Amino acid sequence: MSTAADPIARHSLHEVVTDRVRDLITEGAFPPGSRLPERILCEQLAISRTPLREAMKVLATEGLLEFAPNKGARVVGLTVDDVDELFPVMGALESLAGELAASRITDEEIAEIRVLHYQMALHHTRGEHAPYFKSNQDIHEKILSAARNPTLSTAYRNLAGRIRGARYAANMSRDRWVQAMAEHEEMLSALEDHDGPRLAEILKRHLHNKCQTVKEALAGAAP
Amino acid sequence: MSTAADPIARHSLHEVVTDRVRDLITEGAFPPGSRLPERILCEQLAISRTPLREAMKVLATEGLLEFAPNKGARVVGLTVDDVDELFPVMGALESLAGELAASRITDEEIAEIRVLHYQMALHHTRGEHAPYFKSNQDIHEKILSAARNPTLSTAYRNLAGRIRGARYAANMSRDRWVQAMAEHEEMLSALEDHDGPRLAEILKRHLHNKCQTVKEALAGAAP
DNA sequence: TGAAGTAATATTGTATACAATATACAAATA
DNA sequence: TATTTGTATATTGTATACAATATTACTTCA
Repeated sequence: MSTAADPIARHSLHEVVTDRVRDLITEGAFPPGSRLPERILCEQLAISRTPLREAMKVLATEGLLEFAPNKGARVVGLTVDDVDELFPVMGALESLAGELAASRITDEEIAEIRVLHYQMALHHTRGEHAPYFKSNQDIHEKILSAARNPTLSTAYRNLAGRIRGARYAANMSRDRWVQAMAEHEEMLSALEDHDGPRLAEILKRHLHNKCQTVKEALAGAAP
Repeated sequence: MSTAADPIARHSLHEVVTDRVRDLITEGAFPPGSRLPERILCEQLAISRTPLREAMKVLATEGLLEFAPNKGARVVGLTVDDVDELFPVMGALESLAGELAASRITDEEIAEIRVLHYQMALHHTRGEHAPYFKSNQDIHEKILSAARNPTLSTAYRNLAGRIRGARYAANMSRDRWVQAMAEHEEMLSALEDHDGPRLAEILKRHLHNKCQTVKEALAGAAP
């Protein structure tokens, strides 16, 4: 069988395919609105249609694809309305994550976040967008995992996945960027104080502001 | 093909199958921990394995099933820990729903909820469990739809689906039932006042209490 | 030239077929 | 009798085949 080809090997082919196709979409290989021809993907991934279709159904459930009867799957595009729907929900979830994380996080985890925070601050001062967003994402992931609630993590990631590139491609204004950094300073402080309610409030505000940024980016990109 | 057999006909066979299998599980035809043999289901639903498997993958994504390599799907059972994970997330979502609904709900919708509320109160005084839970569920659904956020609704329903029977099979204590009714009185009042924060707070509290009930029921059922 | 209709092709949705793994049963041994 | 091991059956995971719908290209006619 899968003779320890990969160390964990808990993934069936279908799951690998799901992740692979998801990546193709998030990386922009298939832009919003475009069709996903099964033949092409089968050849590209060197698999048959059956596991590919199972993967696509899963991605449709996650909201990344949409099936039209007899017309196959299309990548769903984000509208401003979609963003207005998504962010409040993400805000509620990340806010809960913050509340839980504040009481459950270890000193070690706080230290890790502190490292990421200073990395991010450095990228900020240097104006390096991509690395900044990477550190940013890592911090949010760490908070999520410190909440010790996999259900919450899954629900959040599903929604965050729909934002895709938009969230990070968004070219923040200088002011917005400074503001975001200030919010992150507050986060770190609230975490160090294990102040759940305060962290929850900050995160909700943080996401609300990020929502504005993404919407502006969307409006600018496709007016 | 589907020549207007059903008036809307927006569902592909696969989606119908998904709903059908989901119902089978929630109705208890396949209890938690039991396997879902493809042959049986194929015969029962009179379809081939391909659409069935697509449906099962979707249900696995929703968290109702779990696939083991080469061993097929099993219905996942709820543990007390799962409930402790699920309810805070549902609380955050329903609380957000309440906040949004309070500001967006129409007088007509409030009137509908009021009708359901009095129906529910009647069932309560008569001690009719099943109809009570039905009215209860309808009220929560109406609040959710008044929030005008399909993303939120979907996310919530996914989680609520995992609670399944447990939530309604739970035999509340007399005291708890009285308390739940009181909470619903508060909800209606907050809705009529369009008081979002208050409704949000009530719903969070309501779900927190319901969590306790479900956990006690789970502990009692399988100790 | 352009529009409309029709045939050819391609793509999708479902069913079946095949290979690999797991389960069940029976026989053999201690 | 209990345990183990070999084989037969059943079930799963993937690939292919077939039928139905959509898309494209071409022909025909105004």
